Amino acid sequence: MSPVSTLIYDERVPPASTTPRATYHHGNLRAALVEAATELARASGPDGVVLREVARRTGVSHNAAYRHFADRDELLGEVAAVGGQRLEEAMRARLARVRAGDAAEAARRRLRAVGRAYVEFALGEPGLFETVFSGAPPADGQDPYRSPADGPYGLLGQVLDENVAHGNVRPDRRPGAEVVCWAAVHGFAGLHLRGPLAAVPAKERDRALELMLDRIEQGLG
Amino acid sequence: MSPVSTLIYDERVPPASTTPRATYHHGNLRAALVEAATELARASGPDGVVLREVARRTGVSHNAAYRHFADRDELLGEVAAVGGQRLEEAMRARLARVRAGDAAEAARRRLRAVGRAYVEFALGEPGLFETVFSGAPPADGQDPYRSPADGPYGLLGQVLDENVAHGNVRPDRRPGAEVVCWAAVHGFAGLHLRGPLAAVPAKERDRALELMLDRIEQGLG
DNA sequence: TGTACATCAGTGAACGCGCGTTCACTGATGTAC
DNA sequence: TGTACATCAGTGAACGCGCGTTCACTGATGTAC
Repeated sequence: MSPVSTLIYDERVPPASTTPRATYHHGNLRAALVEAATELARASGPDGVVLREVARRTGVSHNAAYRHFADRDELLGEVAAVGGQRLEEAMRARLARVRAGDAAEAARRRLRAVGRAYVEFALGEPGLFETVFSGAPPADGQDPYRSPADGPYGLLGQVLDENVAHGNVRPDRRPGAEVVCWAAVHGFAGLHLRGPLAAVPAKERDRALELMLDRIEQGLG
Repeated sequence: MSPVSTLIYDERVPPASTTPRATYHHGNLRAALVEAATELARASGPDGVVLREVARRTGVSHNAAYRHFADRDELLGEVAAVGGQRLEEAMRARLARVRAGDAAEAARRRLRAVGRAYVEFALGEPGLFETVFSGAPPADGQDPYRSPADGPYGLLGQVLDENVAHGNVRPDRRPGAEVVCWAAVHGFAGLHLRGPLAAVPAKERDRALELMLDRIEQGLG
């Protein structure tokens, strides 16, 4: 899996807005716009992705974007796709850190790692996380529900399968298990992000997460 | 528990915007504004609560609202409070429909009823549901996390306690159980409301919900 | 009982804001002959 | 190798929009004397 940065930080893109472009043509405006928009989303969520500001930061007139995107929604969809990729990377990164060893135990830990990564990403990148789920239709088949093989959803499914294989998840409880896990971490993140649990101290929140992961394990096993 | 309608549809409030007010003074403008704002939230979510539109619908000049609310946020907070009340009502209504009988079985059913009511409310009143969780600070101690005795959160806690008492929930799994249940239904709702599972057919969605409630029960018991 | 007056609840005009999108344009690029 | 020309990628000005909020005001109400 190539890191998003390969896509975004294209070498043809000058260090946006620091120096004016030398040439009339930008070189890779589309990618530069998506990058600027992503930064805005990180800072202020989907509503922060303002076309004119994106153009300003990219050092380009405010309607140049219309050469590359039909409208603001299409750009936002692109940002959502980037967000989804980063979420997946975060999950894979955490998975990679799970020590091997007893296979069943490792599978168990991997399921927890996926859940923690999800919550961690949501709390660490709230703007991007919100943008991913802001209802903008996915730009290019990035719909996690429709891409079973990879993407966050597919990754979760794989880890669940592992856990069935190693006896951690009962086969009869496997159907629908994605939704169970996903809903739990998604709701946990939402409640602590903007919801009524936003004021809960981090330590207490982390403890609550571990308890929740315990219950999920027990509910599936 | 008095229904919200008592608060909102005050008899002193004329049938807003159909006929012009007879008197210069409105009579109960505050309540009328909250009502109009609630309708806008129902229709279009928190962003739909536009001060000038609220005033228009109430048949009053667009800045009359400033006699009753410091700013738009305060009005929005009021709407969120109404939403929280309606959510609680929805839960209580579903609880009331659970047949008595075997006490342990009834408690089990009551826990499921609470969860179903939550999801049902979220999917049935998406705009209001979103407004409740839109991050506007609760208007008057309506913060569900801070009101353990009643409110949706308190209600859930009571039902969980019942289930401990009847042996459906293991006492050592009681701590943090509110968050587990809440996160699950909250996330389930979010994923199916605006999230990537929005396109899932209702029938399949309902089946997934039942499966999730099964897993929660098994995780706690 | 009447009246002056403070207080409250509305009004109407205006300010300043920044947005998304469209239009007719111009500069740069690459390619066919 | 040079040149005409189509095509593409940007520009700058303008449109239309509606918002939240503030200002100085006026009409209505209730109360003290």
